Amino acid sequence: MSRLEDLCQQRGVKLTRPRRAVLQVLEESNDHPTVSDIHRRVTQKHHIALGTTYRILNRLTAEGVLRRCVFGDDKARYEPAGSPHYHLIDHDTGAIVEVSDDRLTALLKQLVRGLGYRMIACHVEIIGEIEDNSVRIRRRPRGNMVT
Amino acid sequence: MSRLEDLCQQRGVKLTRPRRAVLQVLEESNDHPTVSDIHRRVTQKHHIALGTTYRILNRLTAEGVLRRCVFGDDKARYEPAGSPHYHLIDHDTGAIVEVSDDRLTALLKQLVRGLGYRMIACHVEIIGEIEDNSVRIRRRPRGNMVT
DNA sequence: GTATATGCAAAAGCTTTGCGGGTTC
DNA sequence: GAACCCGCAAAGCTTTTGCATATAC
Repeated sequence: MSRLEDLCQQRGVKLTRPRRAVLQVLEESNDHPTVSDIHRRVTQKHHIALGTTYRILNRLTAEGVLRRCVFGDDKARYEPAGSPHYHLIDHDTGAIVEVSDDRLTALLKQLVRGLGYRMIACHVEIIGEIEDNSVRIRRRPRGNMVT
Repeated sequence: MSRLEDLCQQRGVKLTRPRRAVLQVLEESNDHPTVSDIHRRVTQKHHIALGTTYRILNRLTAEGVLRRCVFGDDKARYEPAGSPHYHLIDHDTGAIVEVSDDRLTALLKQLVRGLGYRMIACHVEIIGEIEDNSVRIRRRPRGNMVT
């Protein structure tokens, strides 16, 4: 039983075949797949309706098993829920680098506490380009970019 | 001539009537209106097609005159571009608090530099709830919430 | 056995786009 | 005057939903 399946059981989420399949895809993915990415990947081995995929992702996000993120292209993307981490997006390639930093987490918490709030969750998305003194090559046309 | 109109001229963006109207609405708004909010507000004084509103917002965002942000309800929202600042979202009311903090900005820059990148832009969205030892009252049903 | 999830297909947003006519600089 | 922008309406996507059937526990 995988970590995410475990989490589901703890939350009282029934483990059905389509749910297991979605979870497996997300556990095997290192990128941040969109709904149709996930649906496409699941469909390679199992049959699953697109609508069901949406319902599963919504449910599992609500239960805290998954995390939804939206980058510059406005499509929902998913990843397994876990410790706080942040996304650095390469402006030229669209690559997503995951960043963990305790100082940042601490600073964010301190900041909102100063405003009288307690932090429940946060999303940090940094758009950057490679710092390079030599000639810079554009690796991908601007249109497809995740900004 | 307003600040944003100035910016447009600098970028070579023609100042038409619909564009001026959209800019004025955004200059007068303290919240983060969605496209249809903006369209509705503009329409109170001028006629403007919804499609045109989308085109204008896309263009002005691409030119760096406006900034697009997407919160938990997955609708595009807009604000005038300006110095880096962050959004604290009240989990219970959906209220959006703007936060500016130089330490946070500095830390983010330092972080990405450590990874070999230069920061171009960033979006920070913190979801929080009021830190309150007395009984907490839920001020808004969960469904409409901006998370 | 019961509550809950799925499949299917339709519908409901939100956003983009093609085209002819109008406007800005 | 040339380039660019707008209104309109249609089309494209993504996401949600109703209903009958199937499944997990």
